[in-house]
Amino acid sequence: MERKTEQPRRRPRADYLRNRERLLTAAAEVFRTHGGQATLEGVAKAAGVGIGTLYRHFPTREALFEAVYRREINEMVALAERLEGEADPVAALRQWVHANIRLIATKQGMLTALALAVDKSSEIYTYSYTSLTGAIARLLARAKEAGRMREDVTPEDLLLTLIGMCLVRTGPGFEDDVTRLADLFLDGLTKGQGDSGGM
Amino acid sequence: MERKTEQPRRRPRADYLRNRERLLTAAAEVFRTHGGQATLEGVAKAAGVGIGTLYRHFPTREALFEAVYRREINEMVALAERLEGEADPVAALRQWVHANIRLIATKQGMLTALALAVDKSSEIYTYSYTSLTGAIARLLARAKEAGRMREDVTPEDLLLTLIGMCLVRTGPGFEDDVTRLADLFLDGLTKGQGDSGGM
Amino acid sequence: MERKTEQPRRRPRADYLRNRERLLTAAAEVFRTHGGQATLEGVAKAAGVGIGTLYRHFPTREALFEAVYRREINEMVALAERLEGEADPVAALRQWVHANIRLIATKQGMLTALALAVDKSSEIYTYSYTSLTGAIARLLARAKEAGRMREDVTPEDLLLTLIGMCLVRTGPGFEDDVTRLADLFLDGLTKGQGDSGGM
Amino acid sequence: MERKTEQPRRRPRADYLRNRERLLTAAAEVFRTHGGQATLEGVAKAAGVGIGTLYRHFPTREALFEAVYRREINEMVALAERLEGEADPVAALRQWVHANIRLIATKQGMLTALALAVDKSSEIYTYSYTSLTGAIARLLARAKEAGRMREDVTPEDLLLTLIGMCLVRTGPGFEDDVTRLADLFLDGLTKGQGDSGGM
DNA sequence: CATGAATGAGCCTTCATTCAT
DNA sequence: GATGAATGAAGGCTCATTCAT
Repeated sequence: MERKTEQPRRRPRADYLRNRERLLTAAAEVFRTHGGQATLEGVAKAAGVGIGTLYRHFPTREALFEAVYRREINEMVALAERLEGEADPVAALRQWVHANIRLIATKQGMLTALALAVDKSSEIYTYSYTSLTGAIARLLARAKEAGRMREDVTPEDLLLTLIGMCLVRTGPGFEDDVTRLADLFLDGLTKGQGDSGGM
Repeated sequence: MERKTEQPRRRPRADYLRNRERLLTAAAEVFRTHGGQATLEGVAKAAGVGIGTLYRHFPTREALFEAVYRREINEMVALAERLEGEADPVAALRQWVHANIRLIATKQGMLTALALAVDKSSEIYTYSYTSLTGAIARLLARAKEAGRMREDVTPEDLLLTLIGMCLVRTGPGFEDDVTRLADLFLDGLTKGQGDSGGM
Repeated sequence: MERKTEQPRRRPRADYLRNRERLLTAAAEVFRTHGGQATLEGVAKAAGVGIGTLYRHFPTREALFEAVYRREINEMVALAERLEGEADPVAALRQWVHANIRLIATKQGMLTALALAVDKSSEIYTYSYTSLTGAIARLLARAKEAGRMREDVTPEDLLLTLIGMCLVRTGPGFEDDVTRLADLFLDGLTKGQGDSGGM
Repeated sequence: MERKTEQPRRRPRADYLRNRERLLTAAAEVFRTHGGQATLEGVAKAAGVGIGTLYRHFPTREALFEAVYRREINEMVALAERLEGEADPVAALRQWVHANIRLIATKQGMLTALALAVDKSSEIYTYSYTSLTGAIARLLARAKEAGRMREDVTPEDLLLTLIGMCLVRTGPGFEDDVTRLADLFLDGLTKGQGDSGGM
């Protein structure tokens, strides 16, 4: 008498969806301000729902974390994809970095909290790492083909450095500070044309 | 209610000092392995003393944290001072970075835990930031004077990038990974002589 | 606000009845395996209906409990009625005891769970106690009339002893163990003819 | 640096012992009145200590349960041992049964709660079962040797029947009711002399 | 009527901190 | 001064019950 698994299950109730949305938004905000050890009670309250509702949607703290995280990551990946068409490969790379910093800046702290709280061996970590690395890899390959980038730089190098730079910066001025830092780093890796680098 | 006057307070009992020492060592180890949310009971047990004793030495969790942190920072500063005599200023800088990575590697996780747990506006944060920045500033100044370093690089840039790079890396291979990353960064900032950089 | 008059309320929808049936069956099974603290959500799921439906049928946890209990009791009473025609009164008694043990054995745990969960002063307790006592009383009376049974034995004695023996036994071998125990008890109360008793 | 395990550890603090005592007493009382699902919070309050203290003494619900249970069992075993000297073996047996009922009566409900709450496969169950069975076995053996007891009766039969009879009875009149029931049972098993049995 | 999401009271458990020994 | 027991606030989680769809 079980419903066939493949059967497109009835669309979820409107309030279910609305609450899920609220919870994710609230969680992002709360994690951003209180860090990864924020209380779930607090998240529920911020979302304006009961604690039981939170648990129904995300049966473990990890589950909520993961859902929030996944959202953020997807934005960053989408960003990279949008830039693959860019003519100048180095410029594309730099743009992606800048755009990313801007993105991260808008949700100051959120990413930091997540990056630190997430278990390095969890599925979500692997997912995000792979997604982002893949996104950068394509931009990077084009820059190397054009002979404009040190050959020994890997996508991981870029990703980790960028994230690292974001992690140590906080507060107002974040975007400018990190952008300058990142440019400093990129300058050292690239050469030619429109690069802002130089001494 | 002030204690008499300026009278140098009686030298503490030997076991008092020994306990303090044990506590700091144990705390560093426990925080390293269990992260910043390790329990104080656990620290006390690791140190082989009662929880009451821990509290006598460090009346609050924060106080213990700060004491441990301060120790680590001091090591890093001492490292920089030792390198001020080095002939080649760029080499000195690179050496400091390498040595620091090595130092951090030996206490893997410790720094991360601390960086996370410490309140950005706390006294200890200011202290450590100032100490380290000062230490680097002197090394950096010499490199600039020798014309071997981009003029627009600040000590903060160096410090924060280094720390950021350490934060995103964990586990085995830490030291090599971060060293490569840091070298990549330094290459981009410097020019001339013994630099490992190039394309 | 009373519903019209004495008008026989419309016969319930077929699915309503089917759901009620399913719920009772599922509940008996779930209580049997999980004990009296099983969750209602679990019962609903086992019955293949929503929790809301369960509540429509049994507006409180107690109500469900009672309905399940009542069913079990009725089976035991029916058993006794079927044996009233039996020629040998002592044999009839013994048969009822054996049959009861068999019945209880088939739903191992169920009775225990119920016995535990039911409030001794509740209506259902009175009901079941009265029903069963009455059932035994008739069998017992005939045995006494035939001079085959100690005069000072009451129906309650029999009932409670039987239940007690069932409560302390669990797991495989239940039926044989309890049957032997019960026979031991009956032997002591009866005399004459086909009695299995003796020394 | 670990303290040698065999070393007679310093006598526990007075308040530690006092609290442990209070907790056990309170727990027995609370379990008796509220059954095995009573809240630990309630037990702590009844004992007049904080919930944390309860947890320090009994880190799990099971642990508390076990400690309470073990106490009760030990009393029953001690009872049996005291009766081994009795001249008439059947009388000794009957006395033990009576005494036990009296004992159980004084803590009405306690045993029931325990018997039902305890996991049949737990260590404490085995312990109590073995202890009690052993105690009865010795009394029973003497009665059989004297030819005053059915040979096919085991200590388990006696124990389980007794417990079963206690489980189904509650409230005032408990002691008299159960005693009558138990005598009825014993009468059937024994013969000769001072036995109260007969028809 | 059926459904299943929402709610929140209430229990469990941990741990920083205090305090008696 | 050292010790470790006591405390209780606070967060985690479950589940009976209500209510929107």
